Amino acid sequence: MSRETAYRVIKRSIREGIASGEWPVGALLPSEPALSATFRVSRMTVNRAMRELAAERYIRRVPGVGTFVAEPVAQSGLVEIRNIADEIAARGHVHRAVVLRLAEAEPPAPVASDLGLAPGAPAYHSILVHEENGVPLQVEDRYVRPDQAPGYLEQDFLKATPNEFLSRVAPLSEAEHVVSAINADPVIAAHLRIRAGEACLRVTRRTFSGGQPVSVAELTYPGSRFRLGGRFGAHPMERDHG
Amino acid sequence: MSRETAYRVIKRSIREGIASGEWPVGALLPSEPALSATFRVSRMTVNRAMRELAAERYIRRVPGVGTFVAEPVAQSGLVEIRNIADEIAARGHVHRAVVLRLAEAEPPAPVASDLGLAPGAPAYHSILVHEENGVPLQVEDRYVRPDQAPGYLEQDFLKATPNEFLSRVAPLSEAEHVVSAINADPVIAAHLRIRAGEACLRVTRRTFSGGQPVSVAELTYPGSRFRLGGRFGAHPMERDHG
DNA sequence: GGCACCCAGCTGTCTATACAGCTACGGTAA
DNA sequence: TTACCGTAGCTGTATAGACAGCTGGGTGCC
Repeated sequence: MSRETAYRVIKRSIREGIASGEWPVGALLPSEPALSATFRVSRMTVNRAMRELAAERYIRRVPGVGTFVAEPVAQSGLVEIRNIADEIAARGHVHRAVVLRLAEAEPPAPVASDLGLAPGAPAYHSILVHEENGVPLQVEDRYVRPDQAPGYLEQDFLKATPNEFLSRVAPLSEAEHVVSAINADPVIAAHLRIRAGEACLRVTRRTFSGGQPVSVAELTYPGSRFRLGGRFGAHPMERDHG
Repeated sequence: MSRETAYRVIKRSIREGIASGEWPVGALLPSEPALSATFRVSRMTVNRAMRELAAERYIRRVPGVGTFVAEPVAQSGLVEIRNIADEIAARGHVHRAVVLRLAEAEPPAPVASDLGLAPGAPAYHSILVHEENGVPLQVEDRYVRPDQAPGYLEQDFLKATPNEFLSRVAPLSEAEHVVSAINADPVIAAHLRIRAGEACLRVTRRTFSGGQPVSVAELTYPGSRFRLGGRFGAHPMERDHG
């Protein structure tokens, strides 16, 4: 029997008070000194509880003013997208990449726009197929800003994935993802060795380094062999400890 | 000029030590008392820094043993999954739900297992189609633990979505998502008014309240009309305070 | 050698206190 | 009436000290 710790009791109590409607959205919650007296604990303990609730977006704190019930965003959730090599390595399998294309090319207009390039300006273009134990798992179609990653065309992507190279020369500061489902066209189907029309998961990833766009990648996975998973607490500060 | 606070200095220092390779993955970091002496601050201050770094997954802490550099997840990214009503409202469109089924039913074995129910135990089952401006956008097939949401069968889901009801009676503490791509079977196709075989995005969401499973939902979107998007910076724990 | 036990060291939590920066409010002076 | 300013109350941060639970290694006994 592990006794429930004081700061957790306070957190739960506040969450319940919000859920029950005792404190509606926007309501002013009791101050730290007040809660400290109510729960007979030190203010530091109350502070930890409230700080974590704020990080979890249950409440909003304003220095010099007070603590308020936040707009609920509870029902949103997250999915983690890992890079393909890690994904495969995590399963203890062998990763291999086949380079289908590696050249300078003029990106399609929307991609040029996403990269912040003028229409008609050249970019680096690569297409790879990533295999897990010899089975194709991802087609990676990527455009890269030349100024952000000189030497991209000289890389040996059998040794280090484009991801790894890019994260070395232009460390990732931010990433943007769009996930959609598409029916495989004949080309994708051939690369993934599936039937044309089979459902595929497509992740469009745009990465930034220091606020500058670096690359736009279209990652296509066979729906029959791949799923994106993620487990995320609403309580990022409580999720591990073991 | 706001001076940088001590715990932030420690956090940054540890992160830099990891990034520079001074402490490779798996390395044992200095203990709290050691860091406390190094930085000339109290152990509580070190503890806060380390606790937050652990929440941000830079390090892994093992009570009674020590603190270790965690596996890097730098190239991973996140996609946010919002609830359907918010999603549609955010676009300024009209949301409407059609209830296809609402009854007690015995869940399939994997679902029963996910819900922590004994095989053969009954659960509440609902199937809804969510429409955006009259166009079907999501089929929601959900099983709910009866003990966590009494009254589920009496709800009017035209007024409040199952999501909203559940978040009221069993506030969400954690969610687990798996995203995959499937070809629409004839039933799904009919509900979404698309052709059978068309690629669909499927999100399987399991929600928890206070560590207890509450519901398992299978959300199916037409690939041609829906994409999941998200933009996330690298340092989730430092994003608020304002 | 093998086993039980003890202890040093680590993280997790809590306390009582302190000071800084900020905001809102109210009183005072022009 | 208006402009100003002081103050009370709030959050944010930091400290030194304390105790608990846990783990791993070493010691000593059988």
